[in-house]
Amino acid sequence: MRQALLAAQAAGDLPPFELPPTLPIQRSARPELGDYASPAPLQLAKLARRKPLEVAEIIVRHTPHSPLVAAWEVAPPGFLNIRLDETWLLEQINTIIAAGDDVFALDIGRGKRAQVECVSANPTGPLTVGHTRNGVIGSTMANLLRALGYDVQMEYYFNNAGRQMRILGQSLQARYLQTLGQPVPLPEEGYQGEYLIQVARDLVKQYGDTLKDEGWERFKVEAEKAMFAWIDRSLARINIRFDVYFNENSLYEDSSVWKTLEALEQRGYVYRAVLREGAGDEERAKLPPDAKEAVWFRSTALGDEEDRVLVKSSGEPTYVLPDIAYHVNKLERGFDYLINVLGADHIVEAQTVARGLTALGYDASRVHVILYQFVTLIEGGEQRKMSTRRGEFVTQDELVDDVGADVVRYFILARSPNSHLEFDLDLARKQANENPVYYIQNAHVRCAGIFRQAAERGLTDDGADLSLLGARERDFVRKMLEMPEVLLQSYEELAPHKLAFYAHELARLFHPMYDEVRVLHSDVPPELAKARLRLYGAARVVFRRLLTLMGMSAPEVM
RNA sequence: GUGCCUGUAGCUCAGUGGAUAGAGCGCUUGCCUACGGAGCAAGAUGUCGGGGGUUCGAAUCCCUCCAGGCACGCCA
Repeated sequence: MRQALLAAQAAGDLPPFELPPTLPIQRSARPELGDYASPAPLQLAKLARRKPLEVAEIIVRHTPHSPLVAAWEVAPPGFLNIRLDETWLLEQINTIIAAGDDVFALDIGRGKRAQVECVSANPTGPLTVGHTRNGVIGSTMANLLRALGYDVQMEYYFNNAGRQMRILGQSLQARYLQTLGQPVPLPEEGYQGEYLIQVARDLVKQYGDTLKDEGWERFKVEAEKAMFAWIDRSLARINIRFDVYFNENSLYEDSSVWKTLEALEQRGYVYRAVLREGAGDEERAKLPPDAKEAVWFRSTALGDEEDRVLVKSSGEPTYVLPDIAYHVNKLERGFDYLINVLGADHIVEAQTVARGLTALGYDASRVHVILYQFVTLIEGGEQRKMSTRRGEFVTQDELVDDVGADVVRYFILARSPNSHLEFDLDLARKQANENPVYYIQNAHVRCAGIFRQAAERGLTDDGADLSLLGARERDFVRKMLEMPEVLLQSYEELAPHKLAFYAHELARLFHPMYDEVRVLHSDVPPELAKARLRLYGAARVVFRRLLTLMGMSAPEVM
């Protein structure tokens, strides 16, 4: 279209004017008018000082011929409608089947290295539904990046050095002694969940009472081991696997935390003060008289509202400093494209890290943050607030036990990360049999069923004449061909939910077709059956690809 | 108070500058000689939170107000 406009200007049919950087073209909202549509003439009318319809006609006149396009048509008030060439369209069925499991792979990444960091829950307990949302979003993006030609690594970042881990160790110690019959109370703010009792019992089984004089540190190690084993198993159940577990502590061991601080200081982003620069009287008044100096990050120089503390007056770093050091580490490892999946409450953290990277001269735009809103659990019509420490939560395992891994993944994926996820447990349990998940998976099952039956009857799609396929089948092919566009959009907008919606839309075209377009029916002539069989072969490939990208199973039978 | 997210059908949510705003669930009415019916066909349901503006064109962009969630620590 750009060529056509330039040609028209060269020929004097349109006055010279600068073309906008992109010309809009999208899937037609009205399929009967064409496959793709562009409102470009409406936009260009003013620049060209011609009526939109005239612009449209001029564009059509100067458009070069393409084998993909059968016709360019002009529609009032100034739309350009584009119709795909039918022969090309039908040929895509063969292209899809030939591509198989790699169908619609694009090489956007060109082998560049990408990393997805997600879940990253500290090993203080079982995963909750909030972590599940994090992991499902992250792992789906990882799958998507692989399909787009990136070399992808999944990373889990954790901290096993903090106060919470100490309390966990002490809690396990108490549970262990309790299991041995000693009336030891849980520490204050200890972890009350049942799961520690089970870990304690396992310890007694393994070690007897030989650990009774050990300190809490020993129990921390045991607790961490047990928690990670649990976390791994839970994640594997919903198709999430990590390549790297990165311990925050290693950033202290190789002193990169302090190197990061030095680098920031060298670049003039650090100062020492009791109070941040620009603090108001209120903050000043709250300050204790014996307050000591802290180390501050001058993030306001990079647009922040206020400076942030890097090192407390106690000499201990805040979470901000190691977090910046961690991201420096990631970038230094040579990743070109990073995704970081975070709950919405971490927004300030994400911004501060980005500013830290900018301050250090790194390209912060390589770090893509997906912030997701909270998961609310509804049970018995009431919200359930979650607290890991009190042991009041619905774990991922409970949820998966209830409704199945595929349902959990789909429920989460079928919502924009920006949207609060209201997970009605009762409904999810009740609806387990009447769920969009099964609707989509059943499309794949039905394809598989046709091929099973065809094999029994000795029917193959050898020599299929695709031109025999009717309008309904062709519409389905058009829909399948939207998939690359969906993949690209999901990637560019960090919007994995688009996959879920597309999968459902495709299934919604599939089932009516399946009902009407039979393969193995007595009044379907053999030639037609072959063509249809091949079409269903392509459908099977596409559904399998979609389900796999979403981390769901593609069953052969229900 | 300030910042971010959200407000679309009875409920849960898509759609973020284009033509007549869409799905699922629920509701109504049909369809079983079934390549696994977890299906198909038909139907009802909307002040796109309110108001103003920009534009040839606004659910979508801007302003403002209202409502809900989250964040505003020398906690992680």
